[in-house]
Parts: sequence; structure tokens; C-alpha cells
Amino acid sequence: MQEIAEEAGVNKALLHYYFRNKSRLGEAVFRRVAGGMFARLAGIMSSDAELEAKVRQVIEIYFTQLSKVPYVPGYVLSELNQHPERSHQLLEIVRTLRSSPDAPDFVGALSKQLAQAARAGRIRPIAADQFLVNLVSLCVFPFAARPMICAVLQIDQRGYDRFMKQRAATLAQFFLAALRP
Amino acid sequence: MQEIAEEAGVNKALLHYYFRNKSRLGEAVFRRVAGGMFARLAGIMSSDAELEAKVRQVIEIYFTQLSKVPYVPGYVLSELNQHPERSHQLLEIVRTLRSSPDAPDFVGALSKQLAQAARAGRIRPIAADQFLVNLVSLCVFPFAARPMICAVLQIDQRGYDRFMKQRAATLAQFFLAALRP
DNA sequence: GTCTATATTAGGATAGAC
DNA sequence: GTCTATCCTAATATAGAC
Repeated sequence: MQEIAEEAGVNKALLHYYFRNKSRLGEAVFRRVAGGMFARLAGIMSSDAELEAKVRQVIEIYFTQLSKVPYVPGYVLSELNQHPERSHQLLEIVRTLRSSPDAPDFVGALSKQLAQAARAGRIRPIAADQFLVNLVSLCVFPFAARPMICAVLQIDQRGYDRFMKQRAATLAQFFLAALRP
Repeated sequence: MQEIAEEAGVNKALLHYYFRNKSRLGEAVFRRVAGGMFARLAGIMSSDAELEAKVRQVIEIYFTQLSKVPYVPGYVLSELNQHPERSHQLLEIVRTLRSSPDAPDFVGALSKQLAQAARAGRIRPIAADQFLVNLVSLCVFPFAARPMICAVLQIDQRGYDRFMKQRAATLAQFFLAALRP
């Protein structure tokens, strides 16, 4: 609380005035940060665009957005693993997202679209949940695992930046190739 | 320290006797846990097996090993994001791995193998680092992100178990499909 | 090596003035 | 709403007996 107060340029007591205690402050931060991570994903997935366009859009969005706030994935994962109550809070966030007009049951919508494309022979059959987790894994993990990647590949920050730049340019092709019949 | 001592069935002071302070204890735990995550990966990658066999082995190993200790990916990522000094420690771990007889520069070995297979027209060209990160992302992220996946897909622990079981059965096909020329 | 007892500090939280 | 001053607890760490 002391550090946060200093960073914010206010007094420690003021934080307690606004947020009651440390736990509630943590919750407020999590809600704001985690909410942003899923809103656009749900929006894109429940649009009526083609599958290929959706894939490209999701990758594009994640790379441009997360490059501005690269610590977000690591933070959200850490919070969820260390504070079990965050799961409930994320569930509420997702529920309000799903009940919003622009993303009503985006998993169901995606599922229908995948089944239809598979029947038409345009893609290999794949379950919607696997599709989603594959896509998000490939986009989000490299941000959350930056220190791990740098250590294993023996590169520094500049090498990592090059790696991510190449990744942004090639990931869509890789993912779409996996979907080919 | 109190909780750890109780869990271990010893006294708090004994932990300080063995590990000097909390920081060193944390480091010792990290070294042991993180080491296990990469040793087998490096071993498989630097073997002389076919690419397809390597992919299947890595996926198989990660799913069977991590299912026994599903908290490991979340723990390692959290440590790396919250304690910058862990990066150095992981670097040392990787260096000793690389200088060991069974995994000498496994990234380089993989790179040659990928280039060769691409020239022969057996796979699409892909950089070794992207190949590695893609593979590890798809395997490791779903363990680290379990709470996130459960919230977004609106499933409970049983639903997650089903999801992971299906994943273990289908991920190799997905990844290998992406490599097809 | 293992314990009890204790020193020391840091951090969350509140009271009360302004 | 914002601050100063203070309380209180928890947690790291050490001293010293056995």
C-alpha cells in the first residue's frame, strides 16, 4: 500500500478511504485489467466475418494491444493462480460480456461456424473450445513467458523484440495452415 | 515460513538453519521445479528422431508429466514475472542443460532439421524458435490458464478435465497439420 | 540438527485533525 | 477528501538451550 500510494502521489490512508482495504484494491485493479483482455476477443468471435478474417483479426488485436501492455498476461495469470477468488470475478466479467448485445454466446456462434465450414470441406473438423484455446495460447503465452523464452533461446530484449515481430508476421499463416482440410 | 514449516512438520527456525533466509529457500524451490520443465524438452529436441516423432513425444511428455503437477507452469511463470532475479537462475539452468552431453545446443539442431525438411518439401518453412514457442505454448498455456479457461468456456473442473483429455488426443494432429507443405 | 523464546521490522488498518 | 500520527498484527530472522 505504501509503494502504491507513493506511485500514485497520494497518502497511504487515502487508498484505504477509497478502496476500504488491500484486498478490494487488488480486486478493482484485476477487474479493470482482465476485462480488457476478453471484450474484443468475444466481439470478434461473435461477428459474422469469415473464419480466416476472424483469425487474422484476433492475432492482429492481441499483438497490437498487448505490445502496449506486455505485462498484462503475466499479471492476469499470476492473479488467477494465486488468488482463487479471482476466478469468480472473472466469471462475472465474462457473464456480463456474454449478456451484452455484441457478444451473446460467442463460443456457440463459433462452434456453428466451424461445423458448417467443416461440412463444406473448407477446414478440418475442430472443436470450438480447442480452436479458441489454440489461438489464444499462441497469442498470449509468448507475452506471459517472455523471461522464459529469453532464457531458453538465450536472447536479450532486442532478440525478443525481433522474435515477436517475426511472430506477428507469420502466426496467422501457421494457424490457418493447421485448419486446411 | 510458518506455513512451510508446518507443512514440512518441522520448526520455523530449522528452515532458516538450512536455507539461511526466505529468499534462498524460494530460489532453491524454483531451481528444482523449473529444471524439470526443460530437461526433457531439450533431450527430445536434440535426439535424432524424425520431426513428427519429436512433436508427438513433446506433447505426450508435457501432458503426462504436467497432469501430475498441473500447478508447475503457473508457478514458474508467476515466479519469473514477479522476481526478476529468477531469469538469471533459469539462464544458469538452461546453460548447464545445454552443456550437458544429451542436449548440446538443441535449438541449433532443430533449426538444421527444419531447414532440411523444408528443402525436401516435407514441411512448410518455419523458424526453429517459432516452432518451439508454438509447440510449448499449445502444451503449457492450458495448464497455466486453467482458471481462465474455465471462466471463459463456463465449465467446471470436470469440464476442464474432459477438455484436456480431448486436447491430449488431438493436439499433435493440429500441430502437424500446420507443418504440411 | 532441532527446538523455544524473543528481537525487530514491515505492513495493513484506523482515529482524528484539517 | 486528504493528511499526520498511531495502533496492531504478522512475518522474518536470530539467540541460545538441548
